[in-house]
Amino acid sequence: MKTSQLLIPTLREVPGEAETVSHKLMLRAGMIRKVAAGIYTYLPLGLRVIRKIEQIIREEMNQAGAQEVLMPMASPAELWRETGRWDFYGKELLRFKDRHERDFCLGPTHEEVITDLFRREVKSYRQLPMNFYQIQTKFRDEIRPRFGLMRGREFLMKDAYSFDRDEAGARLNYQKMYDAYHRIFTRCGLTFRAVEADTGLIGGTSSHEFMVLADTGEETIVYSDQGTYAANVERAEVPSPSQTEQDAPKPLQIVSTPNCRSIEEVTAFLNVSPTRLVKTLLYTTGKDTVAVLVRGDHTVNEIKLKKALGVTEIELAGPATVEKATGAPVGYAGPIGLQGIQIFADHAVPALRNVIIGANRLDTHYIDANWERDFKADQVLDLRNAQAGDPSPRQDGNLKATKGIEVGHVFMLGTKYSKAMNATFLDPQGKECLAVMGCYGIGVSRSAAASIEQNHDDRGIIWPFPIAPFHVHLIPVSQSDKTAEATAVIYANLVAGGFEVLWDDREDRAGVKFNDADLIGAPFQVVIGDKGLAEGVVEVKIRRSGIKTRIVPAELLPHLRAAMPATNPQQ
RNA sequence: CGGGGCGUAGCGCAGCCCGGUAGCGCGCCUGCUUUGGGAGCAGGAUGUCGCAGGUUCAAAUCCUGUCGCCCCGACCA
Repeated sequence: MKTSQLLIPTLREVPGEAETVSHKLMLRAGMIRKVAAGIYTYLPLGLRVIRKIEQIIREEMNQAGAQEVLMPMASPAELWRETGRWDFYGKELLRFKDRHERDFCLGPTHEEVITDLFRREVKSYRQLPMNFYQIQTKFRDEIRPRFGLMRGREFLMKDAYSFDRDEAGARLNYQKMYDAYHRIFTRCGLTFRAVEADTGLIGGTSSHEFMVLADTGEETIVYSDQGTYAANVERAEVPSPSQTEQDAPKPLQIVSTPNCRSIEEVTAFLNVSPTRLVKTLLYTTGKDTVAVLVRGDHTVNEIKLKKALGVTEIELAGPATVEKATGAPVGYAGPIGLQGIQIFADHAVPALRNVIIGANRLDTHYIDANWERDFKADQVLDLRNAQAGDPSPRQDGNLKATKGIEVGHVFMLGTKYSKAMNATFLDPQGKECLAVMGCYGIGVSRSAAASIEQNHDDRGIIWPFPIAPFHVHLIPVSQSDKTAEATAVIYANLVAGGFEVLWDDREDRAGVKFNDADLIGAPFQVVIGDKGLAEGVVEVKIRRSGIKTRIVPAELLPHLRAAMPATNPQQ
C-alpha cells in the first residue's frame, strides 16, 4: 500500500498529553488520535496492528474449541439486577435511559448477557461443554483513564465464557484457555508471565493474570527466585513468620518524638531501622473505623483487609476521624489504650519484640512495647503486601518483585452467575444442574500498547513481525524514473511473495522518510535509490538490530524470509 | 472523589505577574533552488486567546462561574 493512500499523520514533536512511551509513540506514529478522555480513534496503522492481534486471538481461540459470537454493546438493566451488579459495579458502569425511560448500560463485561443466552438456548448436558468468545468494544467509565490505550474507557477486549457440566470440566476449559493465552502472547512477541491474581469485580474462585513485563506497568508482581510461584502483590500470600524474635522483653518506656509523624521521621530521630516499628493505620469502612497494625517497613494490602472485614469499600481515615479515635493528630496512633475500635494485626507483628509504636499523644511514642504484655489485637491475619526478599509462600526460595501490564485474565467463576441467573441444564438423570462457568479476557488494544512498551528505542517503535502493521517499509530515496521503476517492481515482487508492504511514495527527502520509517517501526526497511541501483543493489535494514545489508533485488525475497527471526525479540 | 497543574494557529510553546487589541518554532500553501538521515531562499494562509458572565474607556491578561484536559492516589482487560 502506498503512503499516499493512507492517513499516517506522524508527529515530529511529542504531544503534551502523552506520558508513557507507548502513548507518545502511538500518537507520533499516527496510529491513534484522542476523541475524549480515554476514548480514541484507531487510524489505519493502529487498526492494522489491532487486527493482527485479533487474528492471532481468533486462531488460537478457535483452535482451543471456542466459538465466536458478538454480543451487543448496550444491555438492559434487568440482566444486571439479576446478579446484583447493577448496584455492585458502581460508577464504572456507564448507565443511560432509552426513550422509554428504561435503564441500560454500556457493557463493561458480558457475563450477564452470555449467561442469559445460555439459559435460553442450552438445555442438555449433551450440548456441554461450550465456550463462547467475542472481540468487542467494552466501556468502563474509569475513574482516571490514562496512558493512551493502556487504560482507556473504551477499549477492545476479547472475552470468552465457558459453560461446563461440572468443576472438573470447568478446570479443563480453564486450562485450555490458560494454554491458549500462552500461545497468543508468545505469538504476539510479548515477554510475559502468568501470575496468581485477585478476582476483583468479576468474582469467582481463582484466577491468573497474564502480565507483560515492563517497568511502566501499573501492577506489581512477585515471583520466587528458585521456583515457579508468581502472583500479583494484590493476591500474594505472605507466610506467617516461622519464628518469634528471642530478645528478652525490656520495660515499656514513653519517649518524646517531636514532629515525628512518618516512619522516616521516627526512624531518623530514634536512629533505628523501620523493622523496629509497628505502624497503626486507621481505616473507615463507611460506618466503622478499624485499626491495622503492620511492621514499619511493610504496607497494608487493602484487598486482604477488605476480605478480612467482609466489606467492599475501605478508605484510610481522614485527620478528623484519626483525632476522634486516638485523641492525637495523624502520626501518633498506636494500639495501647485505643478504645472502642477493632484492632487487626498483620501476623508479622506478634513475632516482634521491643517495638516502637505511637502513643496516641502528640509528639510521643512508646519504645520497647511488647505483644500481649502491652498491646494485642482482636484478629491476627495476613494483611500486608508481599515484598522483595520475603520467603515464597511455596517454600521455593525468596520473592523478587517486578512491574507488569495486565493483558489477560482467566477466571474460574464456578456457579456465581449461573446460580444468580438460574442457568441450568438437565443431566443424564433428568436433574437440573447449574452450569459451571469460567471467563477469560484479553485486552486487545492494551496488548498493542504493551508491545510498544517492550519493543521500542529512542527512534520509535520496533514491531515484532506477527503484529507489525506492515512487514516491509519501502523507501525510494531518489526522485528518478529509474528508482521509481525499480521500486514498483520490488513492491510487486514482495507483495506477490506474501509480504505486507508500505510504499513511501511521498516526494519528501530521504531523511524524512528514514525518520518516519524508524518511528512507524516496520520490521524491515528496503531503501531504493539511484546510487545503489547503479551498482545493482538495494539496501535492507532490520529495524530491530539496525543492521543494513546491500543486496541484489532478485535476492530480496529469500533474504527477507531468512531474516524474519531477527526481527522478533529474543525471549 | 481528594490533591496538583494546564486550556493562546494543526502540533509544541511564549505573552498573563504589571490590561492598550497576539507572537515564536515546527507543520501547511506558492515559486525557485536542493535531493541517501527531519533542506535553503522568497512570498503566503491560519486564532471567536476553552466557554459564560463581570470589572474597565479598553481584557489573552484582573474577578466569578463553568466545561475540558493532564499529572499523583482508590478501579481494571
